[in-house]
Parts: sequence; structure tokens; C-alpha cells
Amino acid sequence: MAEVTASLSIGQIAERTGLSVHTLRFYEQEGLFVSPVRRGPGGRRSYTQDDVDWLTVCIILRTSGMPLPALRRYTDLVREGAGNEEERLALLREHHGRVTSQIDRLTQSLDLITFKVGVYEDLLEQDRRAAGPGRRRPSGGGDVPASRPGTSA
Amino acid sequence: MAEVTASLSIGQIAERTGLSVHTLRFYEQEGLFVSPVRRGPGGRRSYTQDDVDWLTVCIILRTSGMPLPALRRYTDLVREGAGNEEERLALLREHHGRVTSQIDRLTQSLDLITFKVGVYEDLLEQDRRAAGPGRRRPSGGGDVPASRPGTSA
DNA sequence: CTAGGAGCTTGAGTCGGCTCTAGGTCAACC
DNA sequence: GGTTGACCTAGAGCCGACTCAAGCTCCTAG
Repeated sequence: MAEVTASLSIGQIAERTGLSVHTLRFYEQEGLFVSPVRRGPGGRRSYTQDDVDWLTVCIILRTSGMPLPALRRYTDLVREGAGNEEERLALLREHHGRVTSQIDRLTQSLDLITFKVGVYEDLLEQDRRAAGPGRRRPSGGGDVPASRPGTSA
Repeated sequence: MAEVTASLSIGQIAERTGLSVHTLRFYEQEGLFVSPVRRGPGGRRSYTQDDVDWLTVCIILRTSGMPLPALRRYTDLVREGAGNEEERLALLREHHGRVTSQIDRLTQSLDLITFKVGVYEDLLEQDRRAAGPGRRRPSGGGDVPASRPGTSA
């Protein structure tokens, strides 16, 4: 209850965000910090919890595929302060669209992959069954013949 | 009903797969074709419908994030023919995992993004309401103050 | 017969996003 | 007072996945 905005070193930030110190300096250079990073004695970067919080947002946006330029733009808008909420909203909506369509694409792809996994599982299961009685390796493959890609899954 | 495995030019393949001719040659070089691409008169590449089908699978795997080396490996296995189904299955399962966890990550990120979109929508809605009676731009921003990242969404 | 267009090869270039190197400062410890 | 170890800067390097350029060969149409 009495934390007075403790200042954190780049190493500590790296630790709690999972980003490397390299990446942190790189992000700074790319303008991804809302407020300029302060410097402590010896010119060392000194961060606050707010920076960690902001980076957390950045990481989520980045890992969900927001390109650095968009993230930079968003950061700029936040830094500018009140008055540009429409543009922030537009940026976020655009990204929202990107992410949903990416999820859709992945979900579709997953269908095919799941189907193929099923095909190979069945195939190997049959193999195993046939292995008891005499025969061995009776299968003919699962891919080239297994299915016309667009046709089934 | 009487198509006799018509042979297709690289341009036609580009057209029907959406890949560029550059990319098709690049993929060939990367070993992503199950059977070596035949050549027609003048050394021109000549493809079949099977190639298109295979590329369709490749595209799905690629766009769902399978790295080229994995795709190459998978192609190698298919080319080798029957007998390595376990490994194919393992590869597909690994990718299946990649894709599902990617979908999970994206879905989580989407939560935050959706939340933020909501915040800004509300904020602008309030603005608009306040704009009828006297006041203008009463908001204080939506991001730096709007929410502690981890706290709400 | 020549101009255009599609293909060919080899190899270089691009882009996004980091990641690392070299060479230096500083404070702390033994 | 020497050696860590964390940090600094500027700039180069890397990786994945394309993408393009240069210079050539064909074929076809006008």
C-alpha cells in the first residue's frame, strides 16, 4: 500500500515483461513508450510500473499481430493525450478485424489439419490391427492418395 | 469427364493458387513439391492438377504458420511414400498444437482489444451526448488512465 | 522480321522484427 | 586496485519468407 512508484532498471523490466533488454531499447527507439524513458545516474534507464503496464498492452497487441508502425501510431496518439479518441478507436477496430479474421483463417486451417491427423491415426490404427495376424506394412500412404484437399475437409 | 491431366504453365498455377510465379519457383527450390516439376519444351515448367492440390495443402499449412523447414520435411516424407506415417502424424500433431495455441493466444488478445474498443466507444458516446448542451471535449483520455491492463480485461 | 509476352536462371535485395557485437562507463566487491 | 556485472551507444547482422533484377530463350502475332 505504500509503494512510491519505485524505479526499475532495464534488467528488471526485461524480467517482468519477458522482453529482452535489447528489445526494450529497440522499442524505445521505435517510439513505443508513451512518456520518454527517464534516466538515472550514469545515464541508466529508469522505468516505472506504468511502463510495465503499457508494455503489457504493447505485447498483447504485438503478439496478436499488430505491426510496429501501427503500434507506434497508437502510442503517439496516447502520448498526445485527449482529443484523438476517434483515431485510437479506428486503429483498435482495424486491429480487432485483423485478429478476428486471423482467428477465422486459423480455425479453418485447423479443420484440415485435424482431418489429416484423423486420417493418419486411422491408417496407423488399421496397420496395428493388421500386424497381429501375418501382414506388415500394408498401407499405401495417407497423403497423395488419401484425399483430394478441397474435396473433403 | 475426359480431362487427361492437362498440363499447366507456371502462370496458370500462379493464377489458381494465388502464389506468385516467383514464389512457385522459390517453393520448388525449397523442395516443396512432392514429385519433381516436369519440364515442357524450352525447359518450361509444366504442372498438373495434383500440383495445385498439393500446393493448396501447402498454402493452408503455411498460412497457419507452419515454418518452411517443417513443410519441407513433411513433403519429403510424402515423397518417400508409405512407411513413415508415424512421423507425418507427429509433424501434423505438432502443427495442430501450434495452431490451437495460436488461436488461444489470439482469442485472449481479442478480449483485451474488444474491451478497449468498448471503452473508447463509450467514451466517445458520452462526448457526443455532452456536446448537445454546452460542453466540449470533456474527456480525459481512454488509455493511460482508462484501465490497468491486467486488472479488467 | 521484329516486337511482345511468358518463361528461364542466378543471384541479389527487401522487409519486419528483432538480436548481437564492440568498445566504453560505472559501482561494488574482495 | 583489479575484476565482475549491469548498463550505455552506435551500428552491424540475422532470420524467415519472399521478391525482384538482369540477361537470356522461346513462341506467336502483326
